[in-house]
Amino acid sequence: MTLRDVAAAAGVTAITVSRYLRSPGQVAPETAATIRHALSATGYVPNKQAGVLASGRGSIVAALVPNLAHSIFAETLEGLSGTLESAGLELLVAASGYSTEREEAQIRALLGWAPRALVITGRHHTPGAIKLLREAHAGGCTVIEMWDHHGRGAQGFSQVGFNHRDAGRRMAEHLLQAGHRRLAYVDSAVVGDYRARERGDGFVAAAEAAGATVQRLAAPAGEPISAGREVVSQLQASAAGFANDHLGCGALLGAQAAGWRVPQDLALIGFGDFELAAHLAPGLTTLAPPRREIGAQAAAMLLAQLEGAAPVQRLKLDCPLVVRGSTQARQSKP
Amino acid sequence: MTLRDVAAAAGVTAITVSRYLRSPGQVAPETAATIRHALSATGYVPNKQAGVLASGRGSIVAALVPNLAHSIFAETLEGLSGTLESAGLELLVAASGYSTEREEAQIRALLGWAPRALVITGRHHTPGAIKLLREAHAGGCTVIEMWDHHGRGAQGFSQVGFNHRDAGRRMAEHLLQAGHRRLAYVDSAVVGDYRARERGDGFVAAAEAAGATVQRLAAPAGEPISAGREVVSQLQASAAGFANDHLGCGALLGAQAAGWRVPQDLALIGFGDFELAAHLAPGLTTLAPPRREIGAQAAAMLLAQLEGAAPVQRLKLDCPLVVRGSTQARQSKP
DNA sequence: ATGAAAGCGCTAACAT
DNA sequence: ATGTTAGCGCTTTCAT
Repeated sequence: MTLRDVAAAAGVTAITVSRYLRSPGQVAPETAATIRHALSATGYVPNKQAGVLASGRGSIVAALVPNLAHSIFAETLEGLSGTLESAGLELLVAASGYSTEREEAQIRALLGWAPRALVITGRHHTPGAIKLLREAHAGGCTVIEMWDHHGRGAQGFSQVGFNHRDAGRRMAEHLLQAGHRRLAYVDSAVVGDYRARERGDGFVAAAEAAGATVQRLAAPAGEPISAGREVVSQLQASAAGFANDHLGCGALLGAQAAGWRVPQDLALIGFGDFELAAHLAPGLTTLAPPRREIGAQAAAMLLAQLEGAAPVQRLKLDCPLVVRGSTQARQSKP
Repeated sequence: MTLRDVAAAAGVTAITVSRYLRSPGQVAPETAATIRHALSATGYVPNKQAGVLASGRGSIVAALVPNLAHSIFAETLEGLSGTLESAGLELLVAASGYSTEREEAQIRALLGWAPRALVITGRHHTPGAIKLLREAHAGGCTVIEMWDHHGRGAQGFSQVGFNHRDAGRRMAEHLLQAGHRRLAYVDSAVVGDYRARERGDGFVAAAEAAGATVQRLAAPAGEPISAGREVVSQLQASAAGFANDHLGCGALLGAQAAGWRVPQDLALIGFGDFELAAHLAPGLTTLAPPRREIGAQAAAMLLAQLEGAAPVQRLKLDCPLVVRGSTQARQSKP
């Protein structure tokens, strides 16, 4: 079924149907009615490849995240998707698995669809990827880095996110303010999660600046909640920060299983505000990144840029601290 | 940057470069080398719209899920994505929000990209959507319904999933086997989640068949864990099944807050095997749908059909029962 | 082993 | 208000 088939059925030529489809007001009311009939009679579905090729204007937005399954990025995608759909844009996705090499290959593949915008996670990419992104951007494709916000090291692309070093620093400061002097930070076992590493750097820097001791150690590989359980035995600190809430929750459960009181014997702070964190007893104190908002704001920025706004913008979002029982003993039982 | 630019740089014509790209063996080794240079010098990115239009063979697979954020569908997408990527296919996604009307509009939009396959959630669609799916299928687009498996009511499309009525029945039977005679089922507040409703039907039917009483009630609207907490007060049963684990976990917490012993005063069984369910104390007994496997198997089926396998296949997957403390008192503390 | 011609389905720019 | 012509960037024949 092509435009010409519909046109033939309506007794007009293809261009008239094409016009009707894009701006119905431009065809005579009578013709429009005939076309409407022909349209539904044939069950015509416009071929978008042809449309894009002819017009040069596509409707695809490509999004590249480390993974799809995790709520952190899934909610970001949902934020993106919701805003994009109302603007008639469509979402092509790929998951890099935290590998910048795969990311480069995927950028190349996605760019082949001539997307209106490319939304990518983080600011660290291979040189090849950066070259591709630059060329795409120069060619009019909006490029947005999300989940990060960083002056130095940015490649001149738009950003929507927050600073992870700051976030780590705030994790440590929360523990320091509670009087802890012996801290620990447990890194993610995920290779390539540089944002978790930056939070660790911030955490350690803040602890050292305050004259506290800091033990930094890597989580065992494997399922992160179990990893958190296991890592507890290595902790030589009165308070610990974790690369993410799964590790933190695991550690909380592990500490309790070992008979420690939380937060008296060990205070814990995670990152991510995962669902589990709120429902343990005590709850896990954490930083709550604006997962959905990152996606929604990236979409909003992208739409603004498509309408002519400045092609490079940087939006810093809040990543609020959520205090729960794992760091505050006085939080009484409800 | 087009093929002709690359060709010009290499001193050949476009078609030679095109051939090199698709089957490097068909061009002379010397020419190939020149082309390779030209390729990297120009940073050429092939335009896929043009390729698809000319060849009639695309590489897009479209996936339609109720939502992206929930782990249930996010993991399914990840299963799809992983298998597709290794076959060079790309994933276009849309979220219907459990609305079959939106679904129809999205099917229409997705079909415009002439996808190789359309993977859709569930077997209930609007008449218009079914017409579109039929036509697409007739036109060579693989259509797979996932997350469901049902002889009657199926529209002749491939399926990868399990039967939700059966699942509900097994939830009730687990409670019945523990000796409960007064059961309850709490429905999802999500309008359009017919699978949850079918599980409820199966649950109620099994309970009645066994001569037990069944109270069926709807969860309050709003955030599902809170809804589960609230619904506890309305329960007049010794054991309850829930449309999903969020409701079940909420109810477990609500029951404990009200001073009830679980499972002695109230036994609970959920559905979904959400992360939270395993980490409450006691854990929530639940049915564990093969979330990732549904995606992976849908992708495998799809690839097989693209290679000539039968165009309609139905694959029934297991949805195992995971027994935890919310239905079994004897489960001792580790 | 390489090239020339034609066309995929649509839309821009000009007619009329 | 509608039609004509040309061409988007690539791949398919069919030559050479």
